[in-house]
Amino acid sequence: MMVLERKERKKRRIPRQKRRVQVSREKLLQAARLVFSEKGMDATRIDEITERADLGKGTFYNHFTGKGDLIRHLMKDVLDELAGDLNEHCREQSELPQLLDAIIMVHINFFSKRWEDYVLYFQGRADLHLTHSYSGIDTPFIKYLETIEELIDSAIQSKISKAVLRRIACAVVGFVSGYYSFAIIATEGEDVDKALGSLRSALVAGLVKFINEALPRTAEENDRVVR
Amino acid sequence: MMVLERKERKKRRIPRQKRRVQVSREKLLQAARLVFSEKGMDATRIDEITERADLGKGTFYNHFTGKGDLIRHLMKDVLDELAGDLNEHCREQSELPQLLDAIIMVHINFFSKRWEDYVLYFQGRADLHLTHSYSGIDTPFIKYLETIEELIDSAIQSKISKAVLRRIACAVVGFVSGYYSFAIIATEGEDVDKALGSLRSALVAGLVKFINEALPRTAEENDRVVR
DNA sequence: GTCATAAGTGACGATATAGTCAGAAATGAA
DNA sequence: TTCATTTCTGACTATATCGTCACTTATGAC
Repeated sequence: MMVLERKERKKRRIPRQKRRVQVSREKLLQAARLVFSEKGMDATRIDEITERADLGKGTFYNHFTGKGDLIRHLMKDVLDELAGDLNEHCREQSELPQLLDAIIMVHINFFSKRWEDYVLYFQGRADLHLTHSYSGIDTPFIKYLETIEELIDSAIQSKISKAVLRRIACAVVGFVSGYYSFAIIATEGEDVDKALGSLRSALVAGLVKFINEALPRTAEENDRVVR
Repeated sequence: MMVLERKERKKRRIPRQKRRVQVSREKLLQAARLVFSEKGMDATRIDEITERADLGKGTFYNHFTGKGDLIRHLMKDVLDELAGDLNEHCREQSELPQLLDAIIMVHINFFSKRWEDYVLYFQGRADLHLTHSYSGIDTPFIKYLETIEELIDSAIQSKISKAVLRRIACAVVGFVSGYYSFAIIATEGEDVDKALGSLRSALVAGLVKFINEALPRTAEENDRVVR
């Protein structure tokens, strides 16, 4: 009896109703992504999102408490997924230059087919500068930064302070996003990889140089810190 | 008589009325700068600007046709002044590394005491990614880019295509703004210059490497392109 | 001082957007 | 099928913001 009931539950683990809710939610998030990338988060109105999602306005409030709530979820989703990709593809790189190159490549691959998410990411970064912004945006950004910090920390042998590590991670992120935003503007439709090959290696070289100089170390440690 | 009249005009070249208009206009622009840096351009309402400027709402429309108009003027002012600083302080640098370092320093010096303008600049860059943004924002950005292009063009001896030059300028701007945004986030109140010394040189090194590789040149030209 | 002109003002009507809620539609259990 | 429960809906109200305009104030010519 008990076993039978469990089997029943497993058979159709996700009932239609639950699925419907999920579908609506996804529609809303996806629609918001699109509209945000066209008009910006602030200028977007709720109606535009629900209309694009082909749902009634009330549905929006069934899923989110307001625009800020949706933005928080969206930002968290994007940054968590990006952090996931970073963990997946960069863990194996123990050499700093290769690691940095891998980090850059993950960003490029992640955003190259997801323009909306890139715009969201960039706008989120811009909003971090404001004193009155959407609350809660910073949390997923910090988590994302910490992911990069962990990767870099494990690639360098020397013990390093939290503050310096944060500084390095910010440099990486700042450069990568600046670099990527350039790539977007400069190369319209052309093959991004080719145009950016030398820039990527230049970026890695600059970052390695920076990290080496940022590391607190004595003379005799110099040769075993970074290759 | 004619001479006298001219003298009269010169004596009080700017009549009080004109000055009053200028003062109001400046008040509005300054207030907008402040509010924009707190809430972002989109989220800011006209009343907030006029209230901050301590002026009536109608005055705003005496000076600007709407928020977009004001934003255009603001963006143009900031970028023109930045371009002016670039021209003033970087003209004499004929060596590429020194030139790039000078360009970076101009940005740092320009923004370090003008937080509002930095936020504006960053938001403007973010808005360039949107399909429906404030119209006319791109023009001053292009002019600013062209200023950097001219500087770099005169520092490298080889003839270079407009497209490659634009790409290089975008790289410089992207890196510098990414770099600066990192600096802002990472160093709170600390002396920015010290913390960023090595990063600056790393950035210059990376950019020089990138530019060298981006230059179309034959083997025999290699040694006279960039020192 | 007087007056014509320019600039500033803020209450007001028009418009737009947010958030709600009573009813419609879908779902799933019996 | 029936019906209780969940989700969706979009018309509606309340609120917020815009842009205007009749009026006030400041300016400068005479």
